[in-house]
Amino acid sequence: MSDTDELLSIRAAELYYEENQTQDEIGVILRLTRWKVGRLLASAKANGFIRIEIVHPRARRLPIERRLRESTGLTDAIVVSSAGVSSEAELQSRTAQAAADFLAGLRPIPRTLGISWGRTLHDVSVHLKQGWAPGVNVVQINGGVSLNQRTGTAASTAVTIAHKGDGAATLLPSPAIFERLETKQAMEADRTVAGVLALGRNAQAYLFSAGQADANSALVDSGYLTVEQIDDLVSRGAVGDVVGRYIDANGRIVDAELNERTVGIQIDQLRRAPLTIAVISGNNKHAIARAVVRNGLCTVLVTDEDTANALLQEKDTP
Amino acid sequence: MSDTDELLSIRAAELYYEENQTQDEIGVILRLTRWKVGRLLASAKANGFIRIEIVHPRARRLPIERRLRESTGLTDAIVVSSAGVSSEAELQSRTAQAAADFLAGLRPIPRTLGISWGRTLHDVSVHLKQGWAPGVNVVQINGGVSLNQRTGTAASTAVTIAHKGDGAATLLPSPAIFERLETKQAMEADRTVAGVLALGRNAQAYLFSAGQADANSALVDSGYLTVEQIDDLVSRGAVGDVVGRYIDANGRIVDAELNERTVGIQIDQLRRAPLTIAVISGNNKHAIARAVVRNGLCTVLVTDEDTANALLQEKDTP
DNA sequence: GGTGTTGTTGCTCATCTGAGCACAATCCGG
DNA sequence: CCGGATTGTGCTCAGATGAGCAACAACACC
Repeated sequence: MSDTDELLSIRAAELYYEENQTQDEIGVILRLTRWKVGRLLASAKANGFIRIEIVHPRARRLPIERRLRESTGLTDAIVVSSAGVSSEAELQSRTAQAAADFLAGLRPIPRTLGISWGRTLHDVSVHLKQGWAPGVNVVQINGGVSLNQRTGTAASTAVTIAHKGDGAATLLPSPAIFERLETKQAMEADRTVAGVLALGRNAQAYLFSAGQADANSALVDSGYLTVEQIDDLVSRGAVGDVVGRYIDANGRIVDAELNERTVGIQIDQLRRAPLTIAVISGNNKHAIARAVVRNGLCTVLVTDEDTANALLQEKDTP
Repeated sequence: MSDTDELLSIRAAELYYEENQTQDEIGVILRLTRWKVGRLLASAKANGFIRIEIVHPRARRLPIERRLRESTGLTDAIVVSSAGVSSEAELQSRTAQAAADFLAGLRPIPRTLGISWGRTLHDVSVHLKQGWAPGVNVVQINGGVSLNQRTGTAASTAVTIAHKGDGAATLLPSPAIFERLETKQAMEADRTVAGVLALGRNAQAYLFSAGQADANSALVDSGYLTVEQIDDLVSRGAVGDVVGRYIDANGRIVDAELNERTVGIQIDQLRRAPLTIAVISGNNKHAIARAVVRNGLCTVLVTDEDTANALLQEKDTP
């Protein structure tokens, strides 16, 4: 397109989008036919000079969702817009809200929902609306936080999600990671615990988040791992954890021994499930999101625009 | 509007603006009539959820221009968009370009154009296109910079503007400010100088910029004033200078004695002229822009979006 | 319960707009 | 200089959209 046409297209766009003139009126002003004006406007759009943004906490980015679905094997992707967000916390809240919306819109309503725990899932539970899934059974799929001050967070997440669905929560009364393998095996042998684990393995849907492998991990906060252990895992390729288990970029368990001492559903069981919803948001979670999506650990991803774009970008550069 | 309608309007907007669906199709998806969808989209716009931006160096903000014209006595206002600018320099370049465009579009073409000098006007001269005003006479209206390294800038601005209009430049061969009043008066008595000044007083149009009163002023750079003198002027209410003369927020000369020693057109003559174009852009020039506009020192203002908004804001809060 | 008021809904109709097409202008190799 | 290819232009026509209106529901007030 010629240089003067480009300028004209900008003038036309100003009149069209900012002054709400019709293409006819613009034609009179710029001494063009209305068809020419239409073409100029189309070219302004095509050249990316017109940027349309939906600024709202509940706004999603459908084109990005579609591209994500197409370029990965995801059956569904929910991408919240980051337009107008001022803090990371706000973005995570938006993502949690979107996850809650998605859950509430699930048809058929899952009878049994397996969930992990963490700040993200707690947020989701808060944003869920009352009566979202009549009679749902919520079951914890990995060992809970209970060593120090955050006692009860994991339980409260499960209970809240269940209550808001007028259903029941089944808690997994176990630490996340045992120090000794024998203790863990003894625990798993317990009838009650075994029952909960079996229930978790047979859930119809799973909802979980993931953590980046760094010193701020919830597993460190809760005292199950030390910062040094995390550093060691990172040096061996770990990018983050899913249901308490650390994986590398290829979705493989980083430390088999540690994995053995971890209570809860196995990564492979997650991989085989027909409906697994991952909620991962935040600028520091791009790597773990990538590992989860690339390796089929979830069938549905709920995330933010920036994380989604990061996922798409690396797809484009093989 | 109800809460659920707000959410629906966002869903509709996503489908309409991001997925290019028709209102009809959206109606099918959201189980609404197409009229309802139209109304939802209208309400999304009305609520400001839809933000349309024209991202282009030459983009202007017509609604802001209109509001400026209405709320001030300006006959015209040119406001360049700051969408997508990364640096102050880029914004000033855009503004200069817009000023050049405005000049080139002036009808009737002014026979005599009085101009001041400075970085801004130099930029304007660079952006002007060849042959913008066949036969224009450009005349300097205030004393030029010539004390140190920047020698020639003022002259080159005038000459460039004249040459690109296939016309002639008349330079004012005088310092901006004299140390002694007597010297200035002697200079003005000179036939040549008096002729140039008279030509300047009778120009059909004026083009000038303005400087904020601070240590970076071009008058300090050029050695006419010291930082201490500026500080003194500021303490007496000066907000900036126009054609070398310092004015306060009410458009009044701050230092009558200094003003007497300044060579060039008087503020009042500018005020009385039928066409005076001020080019003022930059975050630090809001105060001087306000003084110029509020006190009728220009009939046309070329500025950037942020400055324009600053002007409008204070109008709203009486 | 009657009734005026306010806000919503579905609709008609006029207008606006984009796709597709025929024709004109321009470019380019012979 | 000419014929063909390519690009740009104006138009028809059908589909998309917004303004305005009548019907209707919701609600407060008498």
